[in-house]
Amino acid sequence: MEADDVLRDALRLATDPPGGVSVEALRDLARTDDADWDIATAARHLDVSPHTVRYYERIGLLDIPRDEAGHRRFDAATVRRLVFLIRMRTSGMPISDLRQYVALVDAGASTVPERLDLLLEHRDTLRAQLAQFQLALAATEYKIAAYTEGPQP
Amino acid sequence: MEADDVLRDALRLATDPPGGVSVEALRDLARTDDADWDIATAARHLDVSPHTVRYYERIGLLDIPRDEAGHRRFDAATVRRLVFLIRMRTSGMPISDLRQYVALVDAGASTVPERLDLLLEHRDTLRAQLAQFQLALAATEYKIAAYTEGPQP
DNA sequence: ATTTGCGTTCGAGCGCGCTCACACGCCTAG
DNA sequence: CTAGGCGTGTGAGCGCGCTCGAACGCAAAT
Repeated sequence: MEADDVLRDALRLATDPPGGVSVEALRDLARTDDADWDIATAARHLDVSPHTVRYYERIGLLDIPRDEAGHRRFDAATVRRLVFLIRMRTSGMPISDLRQYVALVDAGASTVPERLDLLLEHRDTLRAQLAQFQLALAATEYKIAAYTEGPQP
Repeated sequence: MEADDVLRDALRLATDPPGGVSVEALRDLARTDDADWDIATAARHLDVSPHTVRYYERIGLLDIPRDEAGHRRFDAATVRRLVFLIRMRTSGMPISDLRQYVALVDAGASTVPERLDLLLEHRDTLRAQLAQFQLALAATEYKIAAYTEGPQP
């Protein structure tokens, strides 16, 4: 196998995601599942700990409705907001930025331009990071290929 | 614009990286630039702080050759190893894993299978994270589109 | 009636990955 | 000769993002 082929191969593997991002998954962001979950269920579905959810509420990232007993209930809107927050966190947005964004949302419609700025900036960050990850994946694939194909150069 | 179109658009934008990962960039991993840098130069080129470089050496991630004065000199091989380390770190591999990998390398050729395992595992992690990032980017693009296109639904 | 289990708040603790401060050494320019 | 600038090692400090512990409340099951 030629060195160039190995490189191109690694690159291809790096660029094509294996699972693939489906439009369905995207639509999950827009669609409202009707949910009415307790914190354990919500946390399980969103793959975080209940601790984390409470923490997010504590630091003001979202308000979560309560039942008569004072227990948190997760309706569709709350779940959507939480998904957004977790997705942003997972993709490396610092909590300080999230607080800022949330504050803008709370401040009303007049802050839309500022929110847009934040989102555009984050988009650029994400793109850059995505490129970094693709490089890292390519490098990993390359090393794997080197280990499997030709132990001796 | 139809909602589906917005979704597909966001998805496309999310999946196509803007900068693009070039084969050239990849080749940087394989090619040996002949370098003989001091720590400041190396750190500048690799976009980390000298502190970080010293820290990586301190915790045993790599050995860096010294000149007569005891100052670190960064030759091509050292730079390549450092690039690898930084790339792995940037892509979220914990330092503990890097230490493990490095230990295996130091332990000689017999550890190749174990290294391969580590790499394969990291590849899977990277792919999963890549998918997460693409979702996050798609979500961000979607919100941006929502803010720019139709302020009122 | 009490145990089990899940929920609550609040403050404190922790692990990671740097990042810095300090005291010192070597080389070069003025 | 001395001052500036860059290097060195080492221990301590820090910011982030959880994560945990303790003390407590409520409700269903035994």
